[in-house]
Amino acid sequence: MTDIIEAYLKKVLKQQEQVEIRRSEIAELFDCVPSQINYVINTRFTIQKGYLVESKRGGGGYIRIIKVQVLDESDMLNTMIEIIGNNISERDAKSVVQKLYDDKIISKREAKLMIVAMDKSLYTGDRVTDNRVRANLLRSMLANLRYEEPNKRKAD
Amino acid sequence: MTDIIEAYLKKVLKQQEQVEIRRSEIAELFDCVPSQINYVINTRFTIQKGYLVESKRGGGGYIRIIKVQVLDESDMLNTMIEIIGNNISERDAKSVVQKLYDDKIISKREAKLMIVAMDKSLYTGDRVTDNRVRANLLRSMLANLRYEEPNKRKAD
DNA sequence: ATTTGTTTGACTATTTTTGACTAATAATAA
DNA sequence: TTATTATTAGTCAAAAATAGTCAAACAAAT
Repeated sequence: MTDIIEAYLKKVLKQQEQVEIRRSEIAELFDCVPSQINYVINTRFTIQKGYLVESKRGGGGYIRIIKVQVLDESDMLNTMIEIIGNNISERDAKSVVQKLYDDKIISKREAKLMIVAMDKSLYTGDRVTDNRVRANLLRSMLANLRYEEPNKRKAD
Repeated sequence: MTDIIEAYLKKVLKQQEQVEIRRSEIAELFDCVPSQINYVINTRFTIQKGYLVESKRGGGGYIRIIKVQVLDESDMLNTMIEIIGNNISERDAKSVVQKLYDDKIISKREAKLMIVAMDKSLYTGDRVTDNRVRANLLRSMLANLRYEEPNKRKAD
């Protein structure tokens, strides 16, 4: 169900840079409880994946999903480094890497290298420590890409 | 039983490069316990045999088996993985990466990514822990370079 | 007899679904 | 204007729906 709603919203977002919905309407359309929509948004339209969400309650309320657009590569990397901050979960970290790949800032091989390095099983086992170390690693890797000479190996 | 399930999955994989199953369904189909499926996968669809396995739990969960191509440099990478073992210093780790670059197994960008990830300053500060985590990271990254996924068409 | 491989099931981990309760805003009444 | 009510959306935790782990029991091979 989550996947279906996600696909529906992404399809709309392919043609428009933002989409505005009424939560109860979408819930009715897909025959699910309204809070399911929140779940979809919280797990699939995060800032790490490149989306911003605004909403308003009360009469005429809405939920608006906006595709964030960044100007260039260096801008994108800086933005991502900020988003990462001092801690990041495995899931969010993988979303960040996936986003960089989708936007052709890194190659598939680079993406895979980075994604395996985000895996929880490699760290200490203490969640707080791990999230901090993971953020350190990811920020360093992204910062490194920023100062790189023009990409010779074309992103596939 | 293991052989039968293995044969079934391999037959499907002969026609498709990947197969996605629901664990409980396959268990029911062959009238065995669900964890039998894990046994089959763990013993017959390992990365050494050229298979990659992904899965998701929860509603709409699945197990996906993907046939991958093992690359020529696989043997060398395996040797290096063994040498790394459970602990490695920053200096030795960087030498390993440098060797991969010299041998043209990784690109310059990949090398730089990996080298920054080996840096002591990113870890916990406890030398023993750090050497272990670093070894985990490096081994995982090398393991990932051993194979290549087939090009899969993206459904839109 | 010993070792190696397989089957089973209890327990754990993860992700999604659901619904009761809460919060915010708009519309309306006083 | 202010208070009240209606109309949204948000939060959170429990329940449900998956898959994973591990070790004991069992079977097969040496």
